[in-house]
Amino acid sequence: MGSDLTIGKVAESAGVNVETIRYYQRRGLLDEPAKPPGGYRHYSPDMAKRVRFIRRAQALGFTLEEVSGLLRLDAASACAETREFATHKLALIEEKLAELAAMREGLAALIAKCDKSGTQPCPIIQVLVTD
Amino acid sequence: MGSDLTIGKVAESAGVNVETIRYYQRRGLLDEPAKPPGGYRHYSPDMAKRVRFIRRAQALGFTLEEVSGLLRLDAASACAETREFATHKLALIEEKLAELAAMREGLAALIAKCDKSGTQPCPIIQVLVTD
DNA sequence: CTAAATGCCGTACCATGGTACGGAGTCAAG
DNA sequence: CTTGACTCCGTACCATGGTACGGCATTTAG
Repeated sequence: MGSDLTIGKVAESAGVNVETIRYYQRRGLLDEPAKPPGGYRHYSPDMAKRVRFIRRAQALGFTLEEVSGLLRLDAASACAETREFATHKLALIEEKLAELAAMREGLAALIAKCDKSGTQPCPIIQVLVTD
Repeated sequence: MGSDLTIGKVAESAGVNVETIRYYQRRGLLDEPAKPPGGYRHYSPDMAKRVRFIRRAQALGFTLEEVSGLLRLDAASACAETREFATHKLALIEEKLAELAAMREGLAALIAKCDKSGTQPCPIIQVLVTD
């Protein structure tokens, strides 16, 4: 098998920086293969897969801390817990979504007001300044 | 007028930590009143107002860096520029909103799959693991 | 008048998610 | 067999938005 990668190959194949791999190792998200006496460490393609796992989980809104959790659940084949975790995370995302939507409404309203006003004084600044 | 506050009063009235006020001063978002020789600095209620301005702007999704920009525009009474700035920021917020919504859909779909599956193997982990 | 509460100031530290650097050592192509 | 690219490792640094600490000065309430 051509299944022996260097850290650089792993990084490339996962689309991340080599330093990021090292960082994940330091964080305990990836383990570091044993170092052959005086040589380069050998990585299996699974390592790259795991890095992609991490990136996908991040894209779903999980922090690295939470990804650690997911990886532990994975190792434990704990589906029910994983589902619970995901559900909880979903709730958090809904919250953030609501907050962001509120921001959008607030800003959009200000801009609309700005469009209508005779321009002075600036309604955006006015609202921010007003208690 | 009862309009002479200490930094602590400003902080309290704006609902922030005293250290936060100092931090804003260091960032140049607030200026530091002159120090009366060997005494406490005097703050006007406008200072508290300005802090609230900052917090409101943050709540609308502006970073402190951007708030600096807003404050400069305010000082310059530059309504058109402010509006442009806000419009730009709105676009960024829409982007984030779309990303978050995508996360939500992704997660929700996984959880739904999880609900239906016979539970093994965990579909959430499966999707994350799969390339 | 005195003691507790604040203010002042500089500096250090926190979390989060990395990136950068420097001096070795090692590997692979020409 | 040399040279350039890559790895290893520790450590330092980046942005962002603050929080905490310690020692001293000042203010204010009792």
